[in-house]
This record gives sequence, structure tokens and C-alpha cells, in this order.
Amino acid sequence: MTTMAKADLLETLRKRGFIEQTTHEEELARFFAEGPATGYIGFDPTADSLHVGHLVPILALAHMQRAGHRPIALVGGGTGLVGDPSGKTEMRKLLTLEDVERNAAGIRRQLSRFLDFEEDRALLLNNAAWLLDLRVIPFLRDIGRHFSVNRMIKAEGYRLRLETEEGLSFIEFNYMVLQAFDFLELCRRHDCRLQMGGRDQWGNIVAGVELIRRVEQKAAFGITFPLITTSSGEKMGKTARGAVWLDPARTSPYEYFQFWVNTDDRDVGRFLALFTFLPLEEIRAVETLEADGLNAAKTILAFEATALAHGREEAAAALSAARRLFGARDLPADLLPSSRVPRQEEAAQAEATPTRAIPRARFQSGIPAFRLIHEAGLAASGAAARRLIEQGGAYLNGRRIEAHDRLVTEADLDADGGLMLRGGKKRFCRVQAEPER
RNA sequence: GGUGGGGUUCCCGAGUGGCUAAAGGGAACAGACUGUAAAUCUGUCGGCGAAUGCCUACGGAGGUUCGAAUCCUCCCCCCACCA
Repeated sequence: MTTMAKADLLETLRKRGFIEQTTHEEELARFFAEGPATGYIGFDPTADSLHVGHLVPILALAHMQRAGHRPIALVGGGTGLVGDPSGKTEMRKLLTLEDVERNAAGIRRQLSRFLDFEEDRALLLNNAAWLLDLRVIPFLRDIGRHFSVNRMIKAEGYRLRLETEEGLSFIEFNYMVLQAFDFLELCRRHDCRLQMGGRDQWGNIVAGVELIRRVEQKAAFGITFPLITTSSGEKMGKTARGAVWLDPARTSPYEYFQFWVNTDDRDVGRFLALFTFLPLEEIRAVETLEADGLNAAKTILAFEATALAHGREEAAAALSAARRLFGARDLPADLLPSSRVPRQEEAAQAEATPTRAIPRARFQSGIPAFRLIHEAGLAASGAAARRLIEQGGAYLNGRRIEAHDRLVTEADLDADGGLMLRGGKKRFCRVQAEPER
């Protein structure tokens, strides 16, 4: 990458919607121009998978790397044992060391899809390395003395908690100090001078910037990202069944693809800028589209986002499955031309529709439709499946199921020994009869 | 440790002996309308192979009663003030 690209990073991030606030605007721009710069973002190991809500930070690191800088992803193996109170109204349950280690491993795997860790072009570190063995007294004397409690209790992250009944425990109160110390440690070890994070991290980031200036007399910078909400006001990335995960075992590539296709009209352009690498000039054209064109843009958004998280093949398979279930539509060649999405339906692709296997013998006696719907995962219980059918929302091979106790038999199986169930408008499940062994 | 307030179904929150599987709102799901969008309207919304049927449920364990989320006893947890 050229020096040009390095210098442009701040502008790129800004134009694509990544930036909420920065410290030292002009110095920061110079810092990038003089790069390569090293910057980091912390990830809490609260689960063994990251989810859609983490994409903004992940892609920010990826943009850094693409511009020729060096990103660090810091897994909070140490701070995860403490728990960040920022933006939380109640105290988090504390994680065990084993939890944290297992979760850190999952996160590492997922990040490597977005970042190139070869030859230290990006670093993946765990703050457990320097936090776990800290000694209290030296820490208080060397680091603690730089923090003013008067100022800390005014920080937004703490104020919320100080005002509620829940209160703030001492362990959480230390979080800011530890995170600031992380930044200092990264500065010392890797000359890292930039920390990015969500808007609720502003206080923690600034604390680190100031600590570095005080202790090392070096310039350090912070950037926060806006909280991404959907136009309907929801926090982005949540659906009925909870978070949309990056782990394919938790959220299948097909579901992941569907999540993006179902983007609100008003969000398509913004999300393309944030969650894909397609050029902004092309994305701008999307703003004026409506109906069909907009749906095509959502398809490309879904393809690109899925390809980033799960790879091109999985994305193509999900697209192919979606085309089969919802009807094929070719994508216009002049829409987002940089995308390598398959614009027309190609010959048979790998099956990406969720599939459920049922022993063939059960079809011989016949399976009540509501039971099958339940087993296929299209309803949470038998009663729910019954309701679904009563309300006319259940389909077998494209035809509405009229009675909840209708028997599904071998006569309903197609040439491949399977059948297609549908719940509501967009949930599908293929049921495959398993031959006897 | 003391005093007071509280723990209700996914969430918020009513309910203080039967009419309560439990008001109302939110979320969610389905149908209509559509563009796999939004908005709107209608319906559903503990489980059970049909039920005016059975089971489970109002922090936990017992008890009173024909009958308890509602009354009593003990215990656990949360919050506030005091120490």
C-alpha cells in the first residue's frame, strides 16, 4: 500500500461512517500519514463467538490493515475476569478463567477471516499476559497514582451506574484503570498509539491516552465508533432468536445471509459502506433506488457480508438457496459492479437450506404435520406448531397445510426422498427421509 | 447487624382467597397488504398426539383452607436508609 492510502485512512473511515469521535483530530491525521501506524481494539471474551455487533470494530481493523497500517486485536482475557461496567445497568456475571480461555480461542479463529495475521501484519494478543500476574502495590504506585477518582466518577461509563440502585462494585470500578494500562502496555511493547472502540469506550480510551502521555510522554490517540442502530431504532444485530453470530454453528451462513437480505430499506446504503469493502462511489448510486433495485442491492449486501464472514463459497450457496426458495432474479450488471456476486443463477450449487433428517420408517406410518413442523425447528413446541397450522402459516411442498393432524407420508416425498416445509413467509426447512440401515 | 420496600409468565408491569394460564404494554409469531423492506389492520402468544381434559407456573420449602400468586411459618436473593 502507498503512503497515500495510509494518509487516507481517517478520511476513509469517516466517509464510510465508522467515526463518532476522535481525539486530536489533526495530529491523528498526521499520525496516519507518517505511518505505518499501530492501533488496537479490545474484544471481550464474554462468549465463544463474535456477533454482528462486533463487525464495525473488526472491519475498522481490516481497513487499517488494507491501508498499510498494523492492527492489533486484543482479547480481554484478563479484563474479561473483571467486567466492564460501561453502558451496563447491572453488573455482569464474572467469567471463570476457563470460560475466558475457551472464548478467546473462538474469537481468534473468527478474526483470522477478516485480518491477515501472517508475518505480524496484524497481531492478536491477550491482555491476560500482563494483567494476571500484576502485583497490587507496585501497580497502585506506578499506575494508580495517575488516576483521579474525582474524575473517574464523573466518567459517563460510571455515572450511569452510580445513579442507579444497582451501584458499582469495586472490581468494576477498576476496569478503566486496567484498560488504560493495556493501552500503555501495548504502547511500550508494540509502539501502539491508537485505540478504537465503541462509543461507550470513550472514557476508557481517553484514560489510556492520558496515561501514556503522562507516563511515557508520548502522543496517543483514540477513535470511537457510533452505535449502529437500524432505522427502526433497534440496536443492530439482534433478531428474534438473539444475536446474529459469526460462528456458523450458531448462525448458519444461510441465516446470516437472510439477516442481511432483510435489511431495512433505509439502511442499505449505510450498511454497504460499513459492512462491505465495495467502493463508496458505487454505493452512492444505491441511495436513489427503490423496490426491485433496492432488493438487488440488499442481495449484494448479503452476499458480500456473508462472503466476508464465511467465505465466497458459502455466500454463493446461500444466495443460490435463497434464489430457489424466493424466486430467481438476475442482478443488474451496473449495480455495485465491483462485487463479484454471481449475477445470474448458475447450475446447481451446494445445498444451503437448513435440512433435517427423519428415519424413513416414520413416513410409512405417517407423521402428524404439526409434529413434523415442530421437529423441523419451525415451531418451538407442538402447540406452537398447531397454532401455526391453524393460522395458515405452514406449508408442505409449497401447499398450505390445512389440518394440524394431517399425516405426512411417503406419498409426500419427492424423487430424492425429501420434502420442503415452510413456516411463515421466509423460514424453510428441508426434511430428508433417511434410508434404513 | 437493625428498619423499611421488593422478588409475577421472554421483558416491563397489574393482581392481595375462588370469576386467574394470571389485566395492560413491549417483544415475538401468523394472516391480510407487499418488494424476503417499513408502516398499518386482524389474530395468536406455558406445555401435552383432540378435549368444557391433564400437567407445569407467580423466589424456595412447608402449612391453613373445599379452594392460595393472593393468608401463616421458616429460608434464600435484591434494594434503600441506619450501623
